[in-house]
Formats: sequence, structure tokens, C-alpha cells
Amino acid sequence: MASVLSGTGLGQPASAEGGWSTPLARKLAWFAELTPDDLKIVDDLHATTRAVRRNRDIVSEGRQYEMMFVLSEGSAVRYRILRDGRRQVLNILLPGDFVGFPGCFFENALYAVTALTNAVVSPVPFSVLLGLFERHPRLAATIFWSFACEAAIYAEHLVDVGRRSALERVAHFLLELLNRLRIVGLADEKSYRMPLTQELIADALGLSVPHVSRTLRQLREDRLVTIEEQRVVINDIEGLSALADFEQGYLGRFRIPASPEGAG
Amino acid sequence: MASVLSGTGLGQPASAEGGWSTPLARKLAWFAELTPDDLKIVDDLHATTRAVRRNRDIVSEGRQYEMMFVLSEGSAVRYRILRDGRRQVLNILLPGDFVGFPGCFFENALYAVTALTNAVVSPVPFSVLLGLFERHPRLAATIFWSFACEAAIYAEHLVDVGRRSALERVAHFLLELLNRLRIVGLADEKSYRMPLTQELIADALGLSVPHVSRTLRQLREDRLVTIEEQRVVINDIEGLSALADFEQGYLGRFRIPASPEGAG
DNA sequence: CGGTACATTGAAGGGGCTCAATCCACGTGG
DNA sequence: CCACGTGGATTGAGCCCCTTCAATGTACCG
Repeated sequence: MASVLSGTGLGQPASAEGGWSTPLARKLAWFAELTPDDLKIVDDLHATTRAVRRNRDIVSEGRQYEMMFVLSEGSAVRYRILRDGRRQVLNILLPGDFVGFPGCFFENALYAVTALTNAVVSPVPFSVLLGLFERHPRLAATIFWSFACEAAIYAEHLVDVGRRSALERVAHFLLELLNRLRIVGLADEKSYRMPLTQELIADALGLSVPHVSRTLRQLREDRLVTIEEQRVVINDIEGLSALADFEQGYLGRFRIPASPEGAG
Repeated sequence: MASVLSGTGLGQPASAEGGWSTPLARKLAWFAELTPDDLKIVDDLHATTRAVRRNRDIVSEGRQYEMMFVLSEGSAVRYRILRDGRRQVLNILLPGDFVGFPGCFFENALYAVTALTNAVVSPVPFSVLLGLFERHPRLAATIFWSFACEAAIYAEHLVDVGRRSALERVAHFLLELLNRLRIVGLADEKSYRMPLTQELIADALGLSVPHVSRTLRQLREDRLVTIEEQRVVINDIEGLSALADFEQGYLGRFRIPASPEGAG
């Protein structure tokens, strides 16, 4: 599990500050309490790794997969392109995220996922996932519950694009990224390195590149954020949250039953 | 499981045409092959039912739940309202859909789900769901996989709202509804009863009510659809699909491993 | 030094919104 | 039987947010 990143990607400074050894473990521990035993199993999911170079597909649309992948280093985007070239970015994938949900669950993968930086992923066969349910139901539940979080992120993006103005959208986007990066230890209190170009932000938020640029400028002029080089600093989290109507509940903790009961 | 619908809702003519006894069984059988044994278990999930009157919440935002619900009769909407009153409809729930994904998986339910018609739901405790994994892994996998379909529907809506014009959005919406209703036996070859008002369509597609009205008129004038009373007839499925860039793969079949293997 | 990728800024146009009026079906009560 | 209220659909006029098109700037890199 040595880092093969070339420096431009999101590394993994996580374990340095007393966290877990892998971003997935860190993320799952944020969602629900897990036993040290469970966390060990999570880390074992990273036993085999695969390096993916920047701009290469981790998952390709239309292909068939018997597995998912956990992203352990770097970042990626899931997207769909319409016939005439318009592109919608569905989600940004950060370390600890599962590549392959929901697309790979279908007979032919629905969406492509492309690495934004040199990245490292670990394959997780579906059969392993199902095996977890028999042996470690609570851990397996937490993993499947985390798919609900993924869906909730989609839902929030839907609110963004459907009912928020460009200014609100960008504000919400910056806050979501801050929170998600913090969960896996890749952002400090209020700043992080922006993993996306403005073109990708535009395609994620349903805006045009020029308007993203103007909107970011306005947020800067309003002293809500500072952006220099690729570093984003949220100067006024309260103010930005109010502007965006940001509720962080969808990145929060799960309700999971203590143990499964008989059924069927 | 007697029908308590008052006539305005979506009934369940399904079993009449040789299908299964419940819409959930019908839907899961569409996604993957299931044994008669599995289907029996699915039907048993409907053992207890609860009637919900039109305009009442099935699930309320912020409350805590130890269960989900399966919608067996009627229709509902999942939505989120911003502080200033703007509303985004996240999804339309039809018979066979799970109420409670993804909102109820969190400590405090993220979204409200309101019945559009008098409806019937069956509670499904989380513990029962987890119990299924130990005893009927393939069935449980199919159910959890169906959550991936739910997420994929969100993703498609994101493409709608982010990158499609109003005309394309409405076209795509009408086609998705046709396909989803057909899966549970509530639409014939190319027509169905529209379960939504134009106000709800507008809030689902990120449009204004007047513009939805204008857009529907245009689709009518272009002879692509016919709408009379509440009956929608898709006159030209090919043409409408081409206009909307509609790919039905996200409502299609799953790839599920034959059986779980050892892990951990 | 030229090429590429990305960010920025300006000008002009349009798609969809807002606001408002009208219409229709339906139910309810006098 | 009609008056009235309500929820929903329709249509029009004006406007604005954001897009499109285009030019410019800038950092990086072969």
C-alpha cells in the first residue's frame, strides 16, 4: 500500500493525526461505531491495490463488472455524457469512496469513473461484500448504509441544480467538499486543496465555465472564501452555510440496528 | 391486504395479468431471477399493512426510524424544502418502491415522503432486512441492489436538471414514468395515468409551473404525446426517446453474484 | 519559445422565470 | 339550482440570470 502519487493528488496524511490506516476505515468510523475487529477487516479490503494513472478510467461505461473498487488515494469523477457532448458530473470521488456504486451493479456499467489524479484503488468483489453479511453483519450494514449516504449526496446535488441559484450552488458545493474531505482527514478546520478544475465544477453544478468563474469571484469579493492557487479557505463558514442553506445531516451518522434478528 | 384506495390512486391490477401478488415481488423479479421461495418471502414482507391518507406523511423529516416501508398501493413523493419555500421533488414513489431510502438510514430522517393518494405501506424493520442477509443472501442482495437502482434514478434526474433543456427534461420524465409504471404493471404498452400535478412535475424537474405547461403543449403539438384528462399516451416512443436521449439501462437488470463466498 | 491547459473578463442573446389574468372542473352550501 | 370557493391548467408580457461566443491572461512544459 505504498503511495505512488506524483504529488498533485490527494495523499493520505490521515494516519498521522491518530486516525485509521485507511480512509475507508476512517469514513465508516465516522458513520457508525465499529469494533477494532471490524476496522481490521476494513483495512484488509485494501490488501490488493491497483494504480490508476491520471485521466484513465477506473470504471468504463457499458462494461461488465463482478466487483467494486475502493478509492484509497487520489480523486476521481463519475459522469455521464450526452450524445451532443454535454457532460454532467454526478459525483466527486474522494479517498474512502466506493467506485462502482451505483453503476457497476447493473448488467452493463451505467457510468464512467475517471481518475482526476494518479490514484490507487482496491478491488472488492461483490461476493466478498455478500460474504461480509454472513460473518460481520454490522460492518456489512455500515458499508451498505454508506451507499445510502452516496444516494443522499446525489439528492442534495439535485436540490442544488434544481432549486438553487448559481451563487448558492457554488457555496453549497464548497461546503460539501470541505466536510467530505475533513471526514477522511484531507482538510483542516476550514481549508483544503480544490481537486477540481472550474470546468469540472461547472459540469457538476450545471453551470457554464465563465459563470463559475464569476460566481467564485463574487464569493471572494464578499469575503466568504479565499482562493489562491488551488487552496480554498472558507473564511466565514456560518455565512456561507446560511447563503447555501447547507445542512450537513446528509453527511452525518447512521442509525443501524444493534444486531440482525430472524426473518423469513 | 384489501385495497382501501378511494379510486384516485394507483391500484394494483398487476396480479390479474399473470404477475406476482405484490408490486415489490414484480419489481425484484424484473431486476434479477428469483426463486419461488424468495418471492414468497417478499410477499410475506407485506404481512402487516398500514393505510396512509392522501397528503399525509409516510415518513417525516427529522424523525427517527428503525425501519423502512414498502409502498404497495398508491403513489408518493420524496422532497426537500428550502428555507424560503422553494421545493425540490427528489423522486416519485410508485408501488413496489421503498419509502425510507436513503433518508431513514440516518440518525434523523433527511427527507419527508408524502402520499399523493390514499396509500398502503408495509413496515420493514432494519433488523428484518439484515436478517435476510444471513438466510436468503441472494434475495437480500437483490433488495440492496435495488437501492442502487434508486440511486441511479437520482443520477439520471441530476443529468435532467443539470444538462437538459426543459423540453428534453419533460420528455425524459414522461419516459421514465412509463417504464417504471410498466415494471409494476401499472401502465400498458405506451400509456398511463399521470400521478402528478404540473406543480409537482415542475418541482421535480427544476422548472416553473407555467413553463411545464408550455412544454407539455409543445410535446402535444409535435404529436409526440397525447394528454387528456390525466391519461398520458406516448405516441412516438422512438421520437421521444431520441429527443430526450433516454437510455433505459438504469431501470434494467442487475449483475448479482451467484452466491457469497468467504471473506474476512 | 510556442503549445497546451486553465482562468478570467466582456458583450450580446436567449431560455425560462415572475407576475398576473383567465379558464375550467369540482365540491359545498345556501 | 345557483353562488361561491378551491385546486389545477393555461396563456401572455416583461425581465433577468445565465449561456454563448470571443478575446485575453497566465502558468507550465516540451
